[in-house]
Formats: sequence, C-alpha cells, structure tokens
Amino acid sequence: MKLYDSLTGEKREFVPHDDTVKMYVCGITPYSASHVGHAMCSVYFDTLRRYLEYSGYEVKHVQNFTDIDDKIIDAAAGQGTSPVMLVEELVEQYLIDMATLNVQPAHLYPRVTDEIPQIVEMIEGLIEKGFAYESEGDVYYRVTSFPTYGKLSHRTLEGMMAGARIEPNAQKDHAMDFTLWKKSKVGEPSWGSPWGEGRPGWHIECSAMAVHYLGPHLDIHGGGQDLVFPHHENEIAQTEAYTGQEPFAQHWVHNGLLQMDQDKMSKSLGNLVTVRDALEKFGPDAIRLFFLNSHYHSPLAYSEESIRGQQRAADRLRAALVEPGSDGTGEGLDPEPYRERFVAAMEDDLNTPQALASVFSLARDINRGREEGKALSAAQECLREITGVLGLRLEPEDSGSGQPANAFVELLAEVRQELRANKQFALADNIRNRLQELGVSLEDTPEGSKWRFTSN
RNA sequence: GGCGACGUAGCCAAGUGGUUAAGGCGAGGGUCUGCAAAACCCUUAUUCGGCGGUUCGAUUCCGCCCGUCGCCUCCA
Repeated sequence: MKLYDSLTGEKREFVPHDDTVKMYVCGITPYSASHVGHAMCSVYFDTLRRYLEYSGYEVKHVQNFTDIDDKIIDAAAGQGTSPVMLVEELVEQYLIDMATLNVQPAHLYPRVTDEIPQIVEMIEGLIEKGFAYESEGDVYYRVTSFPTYGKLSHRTLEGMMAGARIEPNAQKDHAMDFTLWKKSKVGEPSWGSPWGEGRPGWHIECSAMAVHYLGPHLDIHGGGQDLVFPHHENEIAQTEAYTGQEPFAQHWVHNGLLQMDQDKMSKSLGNLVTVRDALEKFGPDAIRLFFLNSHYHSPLAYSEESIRGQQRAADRLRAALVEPGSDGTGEGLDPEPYRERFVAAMEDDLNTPQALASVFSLARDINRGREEGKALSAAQECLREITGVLGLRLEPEDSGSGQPANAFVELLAEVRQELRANKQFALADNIRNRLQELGVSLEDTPEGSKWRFTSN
C-alpha cells in the first residue's frame, strides 16, 4: 500500500523491513480521563493495523503508557491519591474504553516505570558518544551534535530560536537542548542513576521502549500531529544517535487533530469530551464512522450532529446484514467489484472516506437485491468482511431478550397486533408511540411486528 | 516572526489537468404501509475561498491575496 511519511513529505510504497510489521504508536499520559481525540488516534491506527493484517501482514503493535510525569504527580496530589493508584485507575478505564470502541489491544503496553534500566542505558550510551552531557544532576541532549536535528518537523535550529519563547538556562549548552534525565525534588517518585536520584525526560522513554521491543528500525511510528515537534523530532535524534542506524522509522504517520469549536481538543485547554461520555451517547460504530468518514491526515471538528448522522448510516449497514427471510433464488450479487474498490481506496494511504463509499454502495445494492430476490449470502459476507476491516461491529440492535422488560414488551406487541387485526388503529398507534418514548421501537413488517430497544 | 496543513453542495467529506465533481447525513417527491417505520427509487454543487498566470483546456499546476487551523512550551 501507499503510505504518507511526514519525514519525506511524500506518499511511498509501504515495505516492511521483514515479515513482521513493527508499529509503535505513542500512547497516553494517564493523569485524567481520555478524550475523544485520543479515541480518534486509536481508531485510525487500529484501522491501519487491521488493514495491514487483512493484507496478510503480521503486525507487532507497541503502545506506551507514560506513567510518571509532572502532571500525574500534581493530579494525584490534588486528588489525595498516589501516582501509582491514579495511573492504575486511568489505564484500566482507557483499556475498557478502547475495547468498547473495538480497538484491538496493542501486543505490548510498556510503561516508563518498568523501563528505567533500558532508559538509563540509553542515556549512558548517548553521553559516551558525546550526544549528551550531565549538568547539576540533570542530563541534556546536545542538539548541535546531531546535524540533521529538525529533519522531521522541517525546521532549523535558527528557525526554532526565532520568535520562540525559550527561557535562557545556564545549565544548558544550547537553549534547544532537551532533558533526558531530570533530577527529582524531595518527595517525588525517583529512581537511582549514575547522575543521582531522578526520573527520565519524556522523549527518551519512547526511544528506549521502541528500541527495546522493536529494535532500531520501526516500520511505522505513529501519533498525533502535535507530537511531531518536539517529541518525535527528539526521538529521532536520540535513537539514531544511539543506534548509529537510520532511519529510525520507515514511515512517520501523524493523524490530524480533533478540533473542538475553534481549538483542538486537549486536556490542557479543558475543552474535552471524554471517550466514555461519547461512547455512552452514540455507541462505538457511529463514532468510528465519524472518524473514518474523514481522512486520518486531516483535522476533524467534533460534531454531535455529525455523529448522529453516522448512527443512521450505521443502521443502514445493519439493515443490509439482516438475513433475508426467504433465501434469494435469483442470480447472486457479485461482491468482487465492491471489494476491489474498497481495497484500492485503502491501498491509497488508508483513504477510509473513499473506502466507505464502496461499503455504502454494497449495502445499498444488497438492500435492493433483497427486494429483487437476489441471492445475497456472498455479498453479505463481503460486507461483513470489509466493515470488519474498519472495526465496525454492526451487531443487530439489542432485541432485549433475557431482560426483565422483555416479556412485557412482548405482551404489548401481541396485544397491539390484535388491535391492528381488528382495525383499532388509534389505540395501536398510541401503544407504538408510548413504547417509542420508553425506548422501544416497533416496526410492522410483512413477517409480523418487530421490536427492539433503541439506545437513543 | 518561522515551519506545516487546509478552504468542494444546508452540514460532514472524497476526488480529478478535459466527456456525468464519490459517499454519508439532512431536505423535497415517490414505491411499500391502515398510518408509520425500515428499505428502495428520483431530485438536491453549470460548480470546487478571491484575483492573476501557465495551458488548446484548471476546481486540480504556479504566484499573490483573504480566511481557518496546527506546531514552534505539556499534549493523541
């Protein structure tokens, strides 16, 4: 497939180093509930992974948790809990939310606090090679020692200095030098090191974990566009300096950010909707469709109106997957052209909006074919397959079986059928309306009256 | 100020140097239905931010302008 690479700025054929695709995606810093922007990133990379697997690749997906940092320490203190407890709770919440979104779990979720030896080793290596220096218990990366610093974000050191708000710091050789190891204050969580008690800087952890679990050559390194600088720029500087090999990643893949009104949605701006709230409100399929309807590379504005629209769209896909009452005996609907269009779109830098066009056109033709008595099992199987690549579940609406209300609804539906048979339509309609208000949707079909619980 | 992305119908959103500018939602009309709902059919951008340029021909390439956003500090 063709995949865009932020470093070279071009779409290139994706060719993994060896049989297993190595994919590292920057994960979250769990200091507060995850928001829809995190979900968007996860869904895009999940879809990329699903597509690669669909194409026959084996993928090893690693995603870190930054489980120690200033914000975690502050947030824990604010809530009267410990950083460890806070992280545990938020990580669990995150994993549950991702599972609900039908995001396949990463193969490994390394955490900074479990990787201190690897991090220290990498920092030592960088000092030895002259890329880093210790200063009053802190360790800094020397940006001037890495000639191509700025290649990912397409900046120069001069450009970064111009107009930037950088505080002079006597401890550093160059204002852009960044922290690898940070001396801890009294009472903060800390680890021993050759430079005294402290903890790792943010950028080094990803380098260390990526190299530790995936080696010096990643096929895909992903994350939000806001990580390009400084985080990923620094990762390249650290990793390539340490391993002496390049490129660190074949493809730097960055997703556009979720906008909230005029700004990006972010924890620091406080303008966020949590993943959990959105999931409860709209369900996973509609949310995935909302993301996938836009190209991963573009920014997207959060819009509840739009997600509602996707709920309706998901319903139409579900309708296409309902088995025909009586087997179609006519000629079959050949799904191959739809599958080909789907694959061609996905091959082109994961063009999910275009892939969806094929999905919807297959769904429409299945629904039409049903009315025309066509044999549909192959087409339905294909629809199931390609929507699966997009991570859509499209499970039938909950028919409520096994729930306590079930028998009562069943009874009301039966009574209503009697009324209809006796042309007592006013009363029958009244029952239908009242049930609708209570969250039970009733439809009269040639095969009888069907009902289901509606989530909204 | 520097770097980058973007501006397509009521809304969301693909795409292309040239015969019909995907798809979804919404809206209008129809088929079906006791009425609905669902599904299906039809309609819904002579036009792609503005102005120039290149070209036989540009929404698509180039330049300028206007507007929006991201990064340059933590951030998916």
